[in-house]
Amino acid sequence: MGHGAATTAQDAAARVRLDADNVAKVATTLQALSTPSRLLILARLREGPLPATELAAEVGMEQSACSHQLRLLRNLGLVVGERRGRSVVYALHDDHVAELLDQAVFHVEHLRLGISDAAE
Amino acid sequence: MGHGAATTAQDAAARVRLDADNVAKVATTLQALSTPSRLLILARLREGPLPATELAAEVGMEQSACSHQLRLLRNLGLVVGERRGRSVVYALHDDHVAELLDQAVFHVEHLRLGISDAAE
DNA sequence: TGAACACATGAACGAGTCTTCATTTGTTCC
DNA sequence: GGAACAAATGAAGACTCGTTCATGTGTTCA
Repeated sequence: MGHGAATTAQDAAARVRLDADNVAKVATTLQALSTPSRLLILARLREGPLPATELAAEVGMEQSACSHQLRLLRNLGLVVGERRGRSVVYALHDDHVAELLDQAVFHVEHLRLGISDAAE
Repeated sequence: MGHGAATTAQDAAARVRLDADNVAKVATTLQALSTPSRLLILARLREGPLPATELAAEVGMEQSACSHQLRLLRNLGLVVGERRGRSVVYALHDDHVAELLDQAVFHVEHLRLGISDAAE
């Protein structure tokens, strides 16, 4: 909190522009937030940077599985990893990532959600 | 635009709460936004209600495929469908859906995205 | 009732996803 | 150099997902 970008975001976000170009990028990025494992990883990183092993332990994942997801998030530019000794400390790349997370969680929590999601 | 809920959202969203209960719900809902087809559907509905057939035509989908996705979105409580004569008019369920869409598109657009998403 | 339109549904196929197991690369310290 | 720790990687398997094709349900109008 405490940065003027939020107000700008509110205004600009009022106009949804989904060209054929954007839609793929938006979909791909949102897919990174559509898994419990990655969601937990990002939520944990939102509270501060963390070495990969600690991160995996805190979200209850195996080291390998966590590393695979971290690579995906890294390739999408959502997180960054920096070597510190023999550890690699991961962190959210942007403030946009943090805000995107916040907004997503907030709005989803306040949605009147249908109960059946396995109705396929 | 022009509804006071936005400010409240900004404040509350600052605190990310991802319990084991929430995380599945958030992930499932965000997954509904992680596909070009559904993203186009929702973006179209954001501009106003539309009969299913017109909707399918505007987003360039087959009727069947669109109907399948609409059922998914309906089951998640993101859209609602109301019979009007022989048509079923679809619309976004909530204002939260519209705002979630806006915020997602805005933040993703402003992310410094990595270029490689097929780096697996 | 029957034809035509609007939408929903089921089955099935190809493609993508996430995890696990085993291995490899990189770093520190003796 | 060699042992131990930290992280990345590749392959494989089970699973999920989104589309298409064919058919079924519901509504309007003659």
